[in-house]
Amino acid sequence: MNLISEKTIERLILYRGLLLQANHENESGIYSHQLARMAGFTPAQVRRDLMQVGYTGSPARGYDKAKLIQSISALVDPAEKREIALAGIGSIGRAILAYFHGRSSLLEITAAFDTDPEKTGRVIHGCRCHPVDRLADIVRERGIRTGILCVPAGAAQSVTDALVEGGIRGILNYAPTRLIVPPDVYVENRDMIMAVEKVVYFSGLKTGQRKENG
Amino acid sequence: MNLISEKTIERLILYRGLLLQANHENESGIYSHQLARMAGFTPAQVRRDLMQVGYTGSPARGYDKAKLIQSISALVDPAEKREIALAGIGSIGRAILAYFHGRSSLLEITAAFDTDPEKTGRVIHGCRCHPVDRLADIVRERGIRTGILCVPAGAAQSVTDALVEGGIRGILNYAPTRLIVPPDVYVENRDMIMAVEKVVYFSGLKTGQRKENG
DNA sequence: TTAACATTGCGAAAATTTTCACAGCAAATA
DNA sequence: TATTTGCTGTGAAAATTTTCGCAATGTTAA
Ligand SMILES: NC(=O)c1ccc[n+]([C@@H]2O[C@H](COP(=O)([O-])OP(=O)(O)OC[C@H]3O[C@@H](n4cnc5c(N)ncnc54)[C@H](O)[C@@H]3O)[C@@H](O)[C@H]2O)c1
Ligand SMILES: NC(=O)c1ccc[n+]([C@@H]2O[C@H](COP(=O)([O-])OP(=O)(O)OC[C@H]3O[C@@H](n4cnc5c(N)ncnc54)[C@H](O)[C@@H]3O)[C@@H](O)[C@H]2O)c1
Repeated sequence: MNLISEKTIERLILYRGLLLQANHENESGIYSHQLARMAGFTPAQVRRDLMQVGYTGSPARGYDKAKLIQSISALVDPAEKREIALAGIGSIGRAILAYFHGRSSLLEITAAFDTDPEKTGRVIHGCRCHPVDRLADIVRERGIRTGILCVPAGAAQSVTDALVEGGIRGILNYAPTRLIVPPDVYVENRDMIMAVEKVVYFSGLKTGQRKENG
Repeated sequence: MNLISEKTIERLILYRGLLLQANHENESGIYSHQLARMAGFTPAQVRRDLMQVGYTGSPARGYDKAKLIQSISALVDPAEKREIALAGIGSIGRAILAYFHGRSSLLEITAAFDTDPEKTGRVIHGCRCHPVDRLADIVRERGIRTGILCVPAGAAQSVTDALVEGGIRGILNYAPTRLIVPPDVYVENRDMIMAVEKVVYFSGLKTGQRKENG
């Protein structure tokens, strides 16, 4: 099996989300053109993406929603429960803890880190908070592979170094900083300012642009 | 001048951010390979992107940082100050208000909206809060073109309809919902769950993937 | 003055991503 | 039973994006 592109993975995750939302409808099957309309892509794009997951639909009934969800999950979900670490329990850090809490049984934020002694030693939205000096050790001990970074820009690189030291494999970065990591650590940047600037730019164009994922 | 692609705009905005951060260094010029290293792209990619902004560097001195920042800004920034509306003053809504407050003189969140009477009628992080029924009117009156959506999933479409009714041109959407909008309204989706799922997927691969923007 | 050098701008090639177009198929219909 | 219908899966074409390769160019050094 050759590698599936980042864009395809993004779209597959989106399809799964849409299917989960649409799962209450009475129909058990769904056609590529229906999924395409929901997602904002072309039917051909949807079929091409679904080829990659190996689940095959029927020309008569389309794709079975439940089975498709299952097939996408088999591809994108980890085999077992994954713990996630969060660094920086400030305003977004806390919002993310609140939002994530109890949402998924497969993915759970189980350790949060901060320098502020007001925050460490407590449990916030179900998540135990630790001083940041213990980050590398805790990440290593628990085999945590994924981190969410919500510290101020000035602390982003040093906290990243600690995450990497602990053996992290992927970071979702909300700080407006380009992190330096070894080539086998995956980083997804989510700078809000840049996102707003982009939307403002497209808000100013006369001709409408395509919508996109994220 | 033919249209600049979404990806190029994203990268240009990133370059500007990196240049602003690096502006304190003593050198006034910068080479494509330096910018490329900072951004995580190839030098050829950087030069190709910079072609689009029209500012031309010198083989000897590279690009003048200040002039490059200015050229990119001329392309991506609005001509005058832009007001931004924010809907949903919950945990992320508030975090965004706090984070944005006083950060930019060109872009400012000047109106926030919520259903909760506890929140409306107040000023939060410098931003006046209004009941959501007044959203369309206020957006129209003030000519607001850009909106940030932080309401619960169930309210996302109806609040979007109000934004569109008010004449919005672009939406930064934090709700896990695919919004239905007219084709000339730009939507950038920022679903956090999907982002985490993606990072978790890449955290599980043996072979490292490319880092990417956002 | 001249040669060596590192870089830009950009045409063209390469790689990747998306779309087209249609064979093949199961169900519905006549 | 034969025919029509509308879908999937996919090879191939088209479009888009990235990278390559190099002439042109200003700078430095001899
Ligand atoms: N608030 C937003 O909407 C928003 C959006 C996008 C990105 N961001 C970015 O996210 C980051 C945090 O933003 P915020 O608004 O939550 O800020 P904040 O000041 O509310 O929170 C930052 C937190 O990080 C902690 N911290 C500081 N240094 C640390 C370190 N070395 N190790 C661990 N923790 C440390 C602080 O104690 C604090 O709790 C910033 O980089 C910001 O640019 C914020
Ligand atoms: N918290 C996060 O980190 C996070 C991250 C990504 C996305 N989101 C999404 O952002 C949205 C908000 O998340 P949150 O954690 O801030 O939730 P929250 O419950 O803290 O805030 C939601 C706010 O929206 C208001 N609201 C409800 N209906 C409204 C309406 N019709 N018009 C205007 N305002 C209305 C509520 O009064 C509340 O103030 C959700 O869709 C969530 O999925 C949250």
